[in-house]
Amino acid sequence: MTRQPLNLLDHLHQTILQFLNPFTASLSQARQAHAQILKTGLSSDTNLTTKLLSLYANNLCFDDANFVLDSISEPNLFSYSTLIHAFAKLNQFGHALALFSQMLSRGLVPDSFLFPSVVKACAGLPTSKAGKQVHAIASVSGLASDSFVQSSLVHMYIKCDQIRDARKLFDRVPHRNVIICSALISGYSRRGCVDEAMQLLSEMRDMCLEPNVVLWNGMIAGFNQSKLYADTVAVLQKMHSEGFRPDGSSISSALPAVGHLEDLGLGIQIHGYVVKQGLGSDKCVVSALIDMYGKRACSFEMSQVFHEMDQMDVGACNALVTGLSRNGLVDNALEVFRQFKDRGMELNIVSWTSIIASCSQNGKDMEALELFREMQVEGVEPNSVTIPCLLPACGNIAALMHGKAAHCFSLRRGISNDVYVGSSLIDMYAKCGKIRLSRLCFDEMPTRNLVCWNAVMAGYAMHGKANETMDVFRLMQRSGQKPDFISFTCVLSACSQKGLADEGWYYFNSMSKEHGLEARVEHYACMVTLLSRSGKLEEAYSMIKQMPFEPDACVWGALLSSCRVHSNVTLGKFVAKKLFNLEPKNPGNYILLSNIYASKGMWSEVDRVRDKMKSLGLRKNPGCSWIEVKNKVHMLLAGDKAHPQMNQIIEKLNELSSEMKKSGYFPNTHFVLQDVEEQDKEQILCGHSEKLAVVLGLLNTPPGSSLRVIKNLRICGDCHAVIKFISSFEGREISVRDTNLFHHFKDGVCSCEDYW
DNA sequence: ATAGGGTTAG
Repeated sequence: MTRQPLNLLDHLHQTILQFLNPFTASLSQARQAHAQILKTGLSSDTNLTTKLLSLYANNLCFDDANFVLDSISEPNLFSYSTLIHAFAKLNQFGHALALFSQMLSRGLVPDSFLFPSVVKACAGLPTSKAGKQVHAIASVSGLASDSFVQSSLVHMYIKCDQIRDARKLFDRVPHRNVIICSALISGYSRRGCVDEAMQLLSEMRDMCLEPNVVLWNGMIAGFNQSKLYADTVAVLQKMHSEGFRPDGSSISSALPAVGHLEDLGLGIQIHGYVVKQGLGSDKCVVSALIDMYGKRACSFEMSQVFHEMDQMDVGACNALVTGLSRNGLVDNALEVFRQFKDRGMELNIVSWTSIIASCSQNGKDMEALELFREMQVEGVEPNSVTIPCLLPACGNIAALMHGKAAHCFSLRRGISNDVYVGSSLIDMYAKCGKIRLSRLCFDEMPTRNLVCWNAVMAGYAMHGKANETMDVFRLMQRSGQKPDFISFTCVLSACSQKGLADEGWYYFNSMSKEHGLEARVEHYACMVTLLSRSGKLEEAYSMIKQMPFEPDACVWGALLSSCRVHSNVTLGKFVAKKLFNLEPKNPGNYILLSNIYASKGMWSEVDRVRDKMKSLGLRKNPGCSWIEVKNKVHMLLAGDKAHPQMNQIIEKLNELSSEMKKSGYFPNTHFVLQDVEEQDKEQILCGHSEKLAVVLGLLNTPPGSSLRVIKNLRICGDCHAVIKFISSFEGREISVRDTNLFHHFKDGVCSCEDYW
């Protein structure tokens, strides 16, 4: 390389320095400067190379940074520190730690300034393993007594869920300052340890340490995160009463809690404070206000805050979408989402996840799947929140392929161990009829919480697998996980489906005796089902009379269903009357009653019920089934004429029905409401959506492959018989999920053993 | 050059 004349080199040096100004330099300028440095042989100028390193690091150009580092003949502590500080600040923990270990292997000794950044990188990892090692290195270097190092270590232990290690370290620190106390208090708050947090706060007084705003805010945010809403608000008020002025941070972490409490007055008061303190231009505060009003069902105030914003903000838009959806206005949520998108607003992962959640929570499952696709087309990557928002939509309409795709995505992205992702996978597979895959997901989870246990039990219950449900229940207890009222709902409903009266009573009684849980209305509903299904209608009724609270529609509904199964007109009439009072607008109850009459041939009573429905403006909810064929979900309505393959379906159905008649089957026309000619009744039965869906599946899948159908109402007895026949005649495994149970048909037999 | 805090999605 030729040496340049000195004056020119000086000039170049100046130019390069300008290019490397950390405040103004762009990435392309950094690259130009890098090229110049290489050309002019200035690589040994540590001033230049360090600036270059820092620029590359701040632009997340790891390869370039490493290249520069390698080109330095003898990188020193300063070169490494520059990079490690930058990466730690930008949450690039892996890179920061890789550089740290490289640095150590070169024999360089870290100083007390470097440790906090390294520890911060360790805090971003899921376990404290690396953090403990760094702690040990700091100790042997004699730097563990530095207050910066200590507080970063406390923070690391807390982030890695090792609060006892954090406390152990804290107790050994002789001179505590506000920062280290604040780190520990925030840790306690985040874990819901209210007493410990409060205790430490008062101990600070003894140490003559005054809490500051950051400390208060850490507590507020922590309690809010622990869902201790009352405590969250209490801290905000305590802070205020002790003369500290809550800032935007305090307000935005307290408002979510205010929304959860039923104290709209406090919310309005805080809104007033925001206006008075001029916090109204703080984006987080505005989003939090919208969220609070949304949670408290104040659609008007919510929109008002939104429209009074002086600058558009994605966070506020997202809060508005969720707020609308919370108040039953999904269509409006979809509309505003579209508007934001069309106006070129930069939608983020929260925006997409919010709208997907709105859809899957409000019966717009197909829309949720479509939005998930659209989101990926737009280049937005799903995360560990998006997946649990999407999966219920897959489960609702048994879109197994979509669910599996989401599962694969989770495995690839390493988020499948997340308890939310895991429990939503368990639920999705169960609802798609894949109970073994559901169990597999459960078995493979490294950590489980109550929701996971409940999800797998609910799955087994839904599949009528009472023994498995009880097995898991026992396993849960042995693992030390305490059951909650949902766990008992799962076990009891499993027992009720199989008519296991002894087991049902055992679990029902053990709730209060052994677990200190009072039976809720849903547990009584399970017991009513259990008793009444097996024909003990009177016993079920007396159970209702003995309930310690007013029976609700679920309880009476359970009894009415059994009256239908056992064709009990007298009790059915009585129960239906109760239900008409409790939920006058639910057509299902009228249908059940008229079915009871119809099963006894009491056609004039059937007409009376139907006339009453008509006069109330009620219509039978249309039967609707879903089936996934070749990755596409088809929706079929009862008597559907719109489906393009309908002629083929009818043809196939007729073919099947003549085959059935040959083998001695007669359509069970009791399941038809109307008093019509037998011939017509048969036609009406033919139109039931579950049959249409099964036949659509037969026509479009290879022989022998299995079919999965989801129905929005209970499966009718005739369809049950027909699908049993189809399963053996066509040699298919068919599963049909109705509102409360899975029916697995195989070789002419159903898993429910005709008890449902 | 180094340490503690915020909104909107489950």
